[in-house]
Amino acid sequence: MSETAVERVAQTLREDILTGRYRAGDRLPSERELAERAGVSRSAVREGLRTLAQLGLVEISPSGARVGALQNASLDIVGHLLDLHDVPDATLVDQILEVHTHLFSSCVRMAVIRGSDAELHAVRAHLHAIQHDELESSAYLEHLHGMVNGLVDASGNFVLRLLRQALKLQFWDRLEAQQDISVRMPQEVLAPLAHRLDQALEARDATSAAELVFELMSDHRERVVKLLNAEQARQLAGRVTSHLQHLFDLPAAEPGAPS
Amino acid sequence: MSETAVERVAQTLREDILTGRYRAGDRLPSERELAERAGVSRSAVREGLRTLAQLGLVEISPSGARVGALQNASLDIVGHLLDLHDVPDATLVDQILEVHTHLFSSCVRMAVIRGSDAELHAVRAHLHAIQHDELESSAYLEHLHGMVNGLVDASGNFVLRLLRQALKLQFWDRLEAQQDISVRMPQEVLAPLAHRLDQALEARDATSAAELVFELMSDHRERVVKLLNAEQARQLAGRVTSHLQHLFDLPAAEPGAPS
DNA sequence: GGCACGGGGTGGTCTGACCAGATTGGTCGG
DNA sequence: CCGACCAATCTGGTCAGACCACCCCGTGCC
Repeated sequence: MSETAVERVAQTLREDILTGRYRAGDRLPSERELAERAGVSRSAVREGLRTLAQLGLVEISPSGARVGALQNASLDIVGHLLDLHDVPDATLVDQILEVHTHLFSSCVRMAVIRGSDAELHAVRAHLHAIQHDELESSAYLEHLHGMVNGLVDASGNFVLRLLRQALKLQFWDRLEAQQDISVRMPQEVLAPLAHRLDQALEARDATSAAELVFELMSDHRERVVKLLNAEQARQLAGRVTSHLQHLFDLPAAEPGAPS
Repeated sequence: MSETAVERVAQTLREDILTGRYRAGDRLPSERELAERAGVSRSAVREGLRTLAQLGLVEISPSGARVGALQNASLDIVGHLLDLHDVPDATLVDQILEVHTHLFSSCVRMAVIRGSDAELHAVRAHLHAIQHDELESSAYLEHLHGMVNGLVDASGNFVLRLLRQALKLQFWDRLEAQQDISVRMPQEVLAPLAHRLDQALEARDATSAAELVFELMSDHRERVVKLLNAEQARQLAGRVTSHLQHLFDLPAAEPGAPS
């Protein structure tokens, strides 16, 4: 309603593709037909299709638009996948967090090895702040994200920064918007790890720091996934299968050019 | 020339933004003015802007389009950054490969821990094939990519697959199109590492496998960057500064809302 | 049966128009 | 002199309708 017409078109098609209603390789209806169906002009449809094409969800060719394989789409579809259902798909979240864990464990390694003293000091300041239990949730998150941003800064890797930002925008901000999913770790778990991490940062012990972050994020991941699974099970009355099953079992058969 | 009008518009604006001609926060000219300048219709400009907005390069608001911060853009801009100059920016390539190295080292760990015997066997088959020196370059690359794809399959992580695909499409395919950049490792370096990796995969020794892949990819990374630096230095008559310097030294100062 | 030829359908582009909301600049009242 | 208000103007959002080049497919001719 409130959205713009092209957003409506894009969202409808996007959901149809992401949920598997259109399957990879299918030919989309023509722009004229889509326009008529949605009750909008062809320009609106075209702009919507453009965004989907940029996401890698459709491929527009002079003979018509075809649905692309989800596995070849942009990383940016992750956010839209999470939006498909009221409660984010637990399996997908688990996989996001897994990548996140490994990636930022490596990030810490780079930061410790290459970061300047000032950068590491800024990270440690955020780390100290996090351990204050009285913090409001918003301040807690602010310091948490500040610390990660600081680590990415210290790593000096622009690609890593893009990845961090993509994951933050698509994942964290979405998850934090749902208050029923508490992502805050209990202090008795956080404190000892944080303390050791602080020491590792001070001593510039890259391996220890990376392992500690890995541990920390793995624990966090377990908590989030457990909570999501419970939530999902409640909503679906026990059905725990992933909504997005079609993503995970892929034939992956993709020969080169047909003879 | 041969391109479509909206692609021309998008490319022009994209390059202007990526090279820093437009800086973050700047307001773009109005659609009507852009259309007049480029000699195309407003519809073409609008579609071009849509793609840039989807890339996170511009933010379109009812009052006008503003340039976004590059660090908040989609990961998909990496490919366009590489396209900016004849020879890809060595610093950027180095950072891409660094992320790549860490990511797929972790990927191997997941694959070894969770992959099925069949999946690991497929990976090893590609690994064996790579070691045949007589292979043509295309077959070599096919097996190399087949192996990585197999690892991603074995890891069972969809997000990882998206990342792999994004990096492959944006980075590898581009680099391999430039024959002057030999990305093939000498057999005397590859063979011993590959042999040990094969053993680690067979024994399902995750840590060893991850370390070996890390080593392998680090070596590869060094070679590529060294080659690119040389190439860049030749073309620029000794000037080795990165074209994309504006990406790497960021103030990163981004407070919340202005008072 | 094979091949050339249309015709209908597709995306790509343009024109010109209207709307609602934001911006802006000037005017008027304090 | 300053602030509030208001109207002209500009912006993006949308639409209808038209034309083009191209591709695909079916028909009919050879």
